[in-house]
Amino acid sequence: MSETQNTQPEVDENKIIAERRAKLTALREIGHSYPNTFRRTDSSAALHASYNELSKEEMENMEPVRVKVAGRMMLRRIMGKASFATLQDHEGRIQVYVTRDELPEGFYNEQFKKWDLGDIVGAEGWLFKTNTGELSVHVEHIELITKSIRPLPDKFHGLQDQEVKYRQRYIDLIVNEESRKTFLLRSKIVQHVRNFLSHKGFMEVETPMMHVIPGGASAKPFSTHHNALDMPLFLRIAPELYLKRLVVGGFERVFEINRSFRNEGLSTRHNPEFTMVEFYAAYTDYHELMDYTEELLKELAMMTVGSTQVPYQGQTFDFGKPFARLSMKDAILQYNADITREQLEDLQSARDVARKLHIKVDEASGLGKVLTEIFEETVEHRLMDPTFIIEYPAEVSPLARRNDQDPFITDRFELFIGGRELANGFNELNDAEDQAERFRAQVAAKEAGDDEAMHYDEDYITALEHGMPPTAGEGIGIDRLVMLFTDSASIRDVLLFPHMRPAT
RNA sequence: GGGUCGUUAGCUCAGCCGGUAGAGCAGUUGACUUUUAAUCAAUUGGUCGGGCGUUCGAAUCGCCCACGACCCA
Repeated sequence: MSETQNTQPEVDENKIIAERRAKLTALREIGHSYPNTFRRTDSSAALHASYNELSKEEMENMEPVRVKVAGRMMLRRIMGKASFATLQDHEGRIQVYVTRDELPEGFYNEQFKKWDLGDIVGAEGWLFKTNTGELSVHVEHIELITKSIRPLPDKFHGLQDQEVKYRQRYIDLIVNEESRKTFLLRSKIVQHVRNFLSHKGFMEVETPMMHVIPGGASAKPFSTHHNALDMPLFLRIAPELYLKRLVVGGFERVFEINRSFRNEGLSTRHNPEFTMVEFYAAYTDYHELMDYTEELLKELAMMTVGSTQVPYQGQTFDFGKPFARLSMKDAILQYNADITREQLEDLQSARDVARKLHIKVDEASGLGKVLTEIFEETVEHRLMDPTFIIEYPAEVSPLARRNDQDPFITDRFELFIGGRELANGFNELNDAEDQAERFRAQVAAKEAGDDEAMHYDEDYITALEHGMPPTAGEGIGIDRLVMLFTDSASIRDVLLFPHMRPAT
């Protein structure tokens, strides 16, 4: 009695877990100790690739192929003195066939039949095809490698509960093929972006994630504290300013793929930490970056979807044709038949337009900010096929170089697909005095109440004063890219461990 | 921050106008030596998300809270 209680310390455990614990206790008594001695030689995918094409007869007539496979037991069909079990490894499943009379005396009934779905098993034997043509391993030796004491979700319906999928992603990965595919694809997408940039001569670097002055974007940072130095630190909101310091230092083509952090709301499109690739190239301009971006996205479409027609949530986006390139002003006019070019020429009439559209415009906003708000409100969500919007106002582009012909705008673009911003790039501002002035304007905006405005980064100005070659830079949101190419509705579906409120 | 919906067995889900809970899978027991979500028979398993209230009586009605999903700002 007391012994039984000792093996069941968890009061709240259910009967299934208690039974599995008891089985584990019995296993320990005959020496099971979570062994790490089984060495598999074959993966399920490799076996299917090599032998799926052969017929049952062909396999019977050839030299027996001896294999050692291992995986989690997902299904099992016991038919008296013989059984089939389905083992799942990292890239697929393989069926094993087990008979009582080919195993040591008593093993089949006393061991094998007492194992549970979810246990991790190693099996050795020879390959054959069943009557229905499924490649299987005829087992001569089988062993329990890892006992699982918690039951898996329904073998057919899998795991449906969103909350559990996010909080216990490992269960989702075990039972939901779709989820596994999404994260495999995510990995491939990141790998492809990395290869693409490497082939273009970019060097991958790692810059600080903890910043003394958060910069490179307009966003609220997370703050933390360094104990030994007794000073505040901020999790970075973008790597931008550090990457450009490297360009000053002579690394003319750099990129970084990693996390940034923004202390803002959570939604289906926002996670507090998210992944961006940022890349900077000296002696290029933003037109070249748009070309790179278009080339990269077309490759990704072919790689992930296998087509230039990318389906997303019931719509289809066309990556086949050249991506549209449209100025912000032209975009506003194109999507608002009742607005004239003249109305967008001065602050007062633009404000009137915004008011008519029920867009709240801050008192301190200049013409550039008002135009951007009108664009965001009336155009952005309607840009379905890949579209570059260019000619962003300098007022909303504090780090971008002004256009030579029109100082009101910058040499900047953003890329929109499916109504969402995916990339942002521009010719970098390398005039240290202009940059200092823009920082001062940002500080003024911050003092006027804009808590997303940037800080004055003196160290960055000093870097620019040493001379940064003309440079174009870009950031692409990796999470949104993965959402697009995996047809995922929520950013949480493309993050292995999305941020969740603590469970209660 | 606001609105809508959801939370019932380990998992997937039923449960109407209020009468203290059901199915399938998983588990347990038995039958079965080529199955395919194996099948067949029997069977165990519930603080109905939490709290308060209405009521003779609440999974069900009301209010509050937690978490999640979707929409909006």
